Amino acid sequence: MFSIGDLSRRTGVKVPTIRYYEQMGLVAAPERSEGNQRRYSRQELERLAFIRHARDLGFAVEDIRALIDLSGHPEQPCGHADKIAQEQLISVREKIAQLKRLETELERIASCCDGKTVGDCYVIRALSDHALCADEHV
Amino acid sequence: MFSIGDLSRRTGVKVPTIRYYEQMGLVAAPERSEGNQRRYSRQELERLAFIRHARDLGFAVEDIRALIDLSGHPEQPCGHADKIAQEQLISVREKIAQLKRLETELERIASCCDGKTVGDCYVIRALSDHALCADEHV
DNA sequence: TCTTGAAGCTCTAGTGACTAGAGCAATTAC
DNA sequence: GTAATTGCTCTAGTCACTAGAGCTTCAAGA
Repeated sequence: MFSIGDLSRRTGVKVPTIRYYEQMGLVAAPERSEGNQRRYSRQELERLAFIRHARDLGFAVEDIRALIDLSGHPEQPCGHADKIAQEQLISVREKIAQLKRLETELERIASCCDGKTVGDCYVIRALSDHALCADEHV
Repeated sequence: MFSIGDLSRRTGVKVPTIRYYEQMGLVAAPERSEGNQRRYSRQELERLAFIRHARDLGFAVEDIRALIDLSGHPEQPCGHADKIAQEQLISVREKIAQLKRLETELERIASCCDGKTVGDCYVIRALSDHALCADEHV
């Protein structure tokens, strides 16, 4: 049996976050010691590692909940799990595209500034005047 | 003079968000009509456009507050504004790098799945077993 | 001038995914 | 046995908004 601190060290999930996941119903409430402390089995360790892994990949807690439900029904078709992963991939790609546009704009803003004072600082002027932008970035 | 709705249409900032910015002190409390409705000047329109622009570029509200303070002191050296923009650029680049790692991992996970049921779904297995990952992605 | 419907007002509470802190109790290592 | 560490619950805070209730004001047409 693992204490909550053991679990935290083994999965990299912080102790308060584990308790938070329990509150949210992502992990089940575990057994307790005589002194009311949480005691986890290996199975619970594995589930938390699963959650950690999915969070690292940017899945929302609701997606993870769905994936956990699915993994509890191994006989079902896996189209749903596939769909969740595909959607996550699309959303990650969209975020990358958006951030790249910002990167371009920021490079232009931050590198052109050769003003000595705020009065002729390109950063401030670029933010004040959208017309200075090379293209739309919304 | 502009009503809050006019301001919203012209800047693309939603009405409740404008009121929120006022509460946060990002924009000053404007004049009021006899019936207690907000009435904005062109200057206030421009400040809100500045804020919108900076938010679009991913600047945090605290950064924007600093940039606004700076733009009110045009005689000061602009190193600080430059620094804020540079840091924002670095942070955007870090986010892009992280998301690209996730993209690679998700591509692998979501494309390899040829299982018919959850029991042999690669998505679920990949999330359950970190050892299936090509490399670390934390 | 009256009416109606859109737009405005304040206030509270909710979102997601945690994080921080207070004030205790239990466990563990020496 | 005792001291340090770890654990417990509970409340409240983070960021940047967003939603809703219940009310008032404004602008345009009849």
